Amino acid sequence: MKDLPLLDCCSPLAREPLDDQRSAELARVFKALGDPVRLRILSIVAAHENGEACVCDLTAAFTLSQPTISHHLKVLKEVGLLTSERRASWVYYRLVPEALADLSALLAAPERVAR
Amino acid sequence: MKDLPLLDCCSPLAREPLDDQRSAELARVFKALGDPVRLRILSIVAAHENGEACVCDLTAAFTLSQPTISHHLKVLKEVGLLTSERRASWVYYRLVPEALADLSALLAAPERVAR
DNA sequence: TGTCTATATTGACATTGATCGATCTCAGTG
DNA sequence: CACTGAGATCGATCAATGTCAATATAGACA
Repeated sequence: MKDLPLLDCCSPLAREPLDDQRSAELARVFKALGDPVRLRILSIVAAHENGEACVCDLTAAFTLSQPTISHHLKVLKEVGLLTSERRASWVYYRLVPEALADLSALLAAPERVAR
Repeated sequence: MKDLPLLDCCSPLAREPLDDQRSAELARVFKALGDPVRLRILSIVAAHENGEACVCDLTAAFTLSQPTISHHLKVLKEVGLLTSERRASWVYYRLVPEALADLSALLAAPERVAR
């Protein structure tokens, strides 16, 4: 076993001082998550058969215009939360599990042992 | 032939369809996280001694004005990521671990078993 | 080639949001 | 009481963002 540094138990948020550059990168991703339509898009893609959904599936799930959905998909793709692949006439989107896992780990276990 | 609950293994994002109301609530929190200054504030609070920091600690860590820091703290508090307590002349902020844990769980384990 | 369908891009508009200086409130101290 | 310092609120400004209609692009098919 190791020498058990007490602070290493804590949230990554507490461990990494979050310098300017890293906080800017992370903020871009969280900002992409900070829209109800985009959250629902992620949810629909995640829940969809084979883990992927085409744009037509998504436009059908909202009352928003097709360009608006396309815009949101672009935002999610630009920050690395979604990937897309064109097959014939349709473009299929799917989650990037590592991206979500990274965010999850960052926010995980913020309870501290040393009081 | 639809007996095996393959989808139950997957991300909460995929399990819950994320209705309008829930996605709006979550979006508010993620939007609060979607700013580099606020992320650094959370990080500083988390890493600070006793898990709390006063506003003076935070203003000292940025080149931003005191009203701006106060504004960001208000945003983080309104979405439930921070709590505050006044002691004498100073106001101390600390994380709300459950709030972060909830978000972490939502984003966790999006890898699916069935391919 | 031309047409149809699916998706992306553009441009405009209204709204939101980050920031600051000025001001206000609150707590402690003469 | 007045004075001081910590922090919150207000009002204004400017940039960023969500949305749509119009248009462009790309593939399928006749």
